[in-house]
Amino acid sequence: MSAHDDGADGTDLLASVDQRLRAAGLRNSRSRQVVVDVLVGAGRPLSLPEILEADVELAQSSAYRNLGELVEAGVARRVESADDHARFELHESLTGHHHHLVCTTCGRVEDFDVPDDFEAGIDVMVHAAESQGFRIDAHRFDLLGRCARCSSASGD
Amino acid sequence: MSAHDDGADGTDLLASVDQRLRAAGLRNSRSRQVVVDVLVGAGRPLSLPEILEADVELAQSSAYRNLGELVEAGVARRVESADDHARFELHESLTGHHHHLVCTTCGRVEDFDVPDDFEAGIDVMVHAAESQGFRIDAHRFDLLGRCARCSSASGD
DNA sequence: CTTTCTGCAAACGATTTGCAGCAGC
DNA sequence: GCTGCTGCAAATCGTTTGCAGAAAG
Repeated sequence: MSAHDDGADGTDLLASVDQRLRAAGLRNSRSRQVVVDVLVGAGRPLSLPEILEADVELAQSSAYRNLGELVEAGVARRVESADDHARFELHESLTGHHHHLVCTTCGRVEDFDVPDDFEAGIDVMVHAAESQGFRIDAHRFDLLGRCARCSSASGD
Repeated sequence: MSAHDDGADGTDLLASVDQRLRAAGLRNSRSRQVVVDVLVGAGRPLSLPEILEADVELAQSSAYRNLGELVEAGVARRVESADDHARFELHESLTGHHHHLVCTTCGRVEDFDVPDDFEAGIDVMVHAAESQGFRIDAHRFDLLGRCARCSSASGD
């Protein structure tokens, strides 16, 4: 049931990441390290531009390429926001299952935890869904609105 | 509670659509009519290619342009799927609040209803979210998996 | 008639990819 | 030294937009 059975301080998290990269046959290159570090330190899904800001040396194509490989290796996950930029975060198996708050104005995404009984309710619905012919293996639940900055910026 | 207080046979639905188009200052052009008709008859969110299939006369740019206007006029809504094609469906105020089953293989999206108490649970979480600085005004909940066709096509 | 639409083709912008040289191990 | 990785620039591809003529009211 636990999402990550290592310690919770991040040290083991990095070890897990390293292990998965190794398992996927990926080297410890500088670019890859930067991308991973940024994702680990972010605490929320980041867009490509945000990731690039973290390191001037990082080329856009390398960032995209690395993100693809990280997703492939089960280290990262792509998150849909509300603007035309995808966001990326560490895989749930590393950070724990959670959901997102999505700003429909600027696209910012923040993590959000929901009560266990809510998750339980989802499990129940999966059965109903499968009677519709779908084979369900994941879900996404997002609350959409205005983030703090965007709420104060314009009206209201 | 009710999503549409007209009859449920679709006649009033079309009337509502017409009214909103009128209110938005949009004319009854052939292209627009086609797009609306297709969405009404679909019963699930459609991609641009799917909409185009419905009428050979319909130009891609006109379809996109009309969809944008329909969304603007509160007649349609854009739905995020799992592939790189956006989907479009009638606005919830016309069809009723619902959620989606999303095929991660082909991108197909189908409507899915959830129990009222599940929706109630969502309302509760909105408060928690607002304490995180977000001002919430909508949510999206999707079950992700393989649609009937894609499940049978490849393994299991 | 006047204003909104339409189709076409060009423009956009996020993401992907080919390639030649550099860097892990 | 291999092999994978990087930056660059060109290519993709869904979606948007400019424009001149056609259609709605």
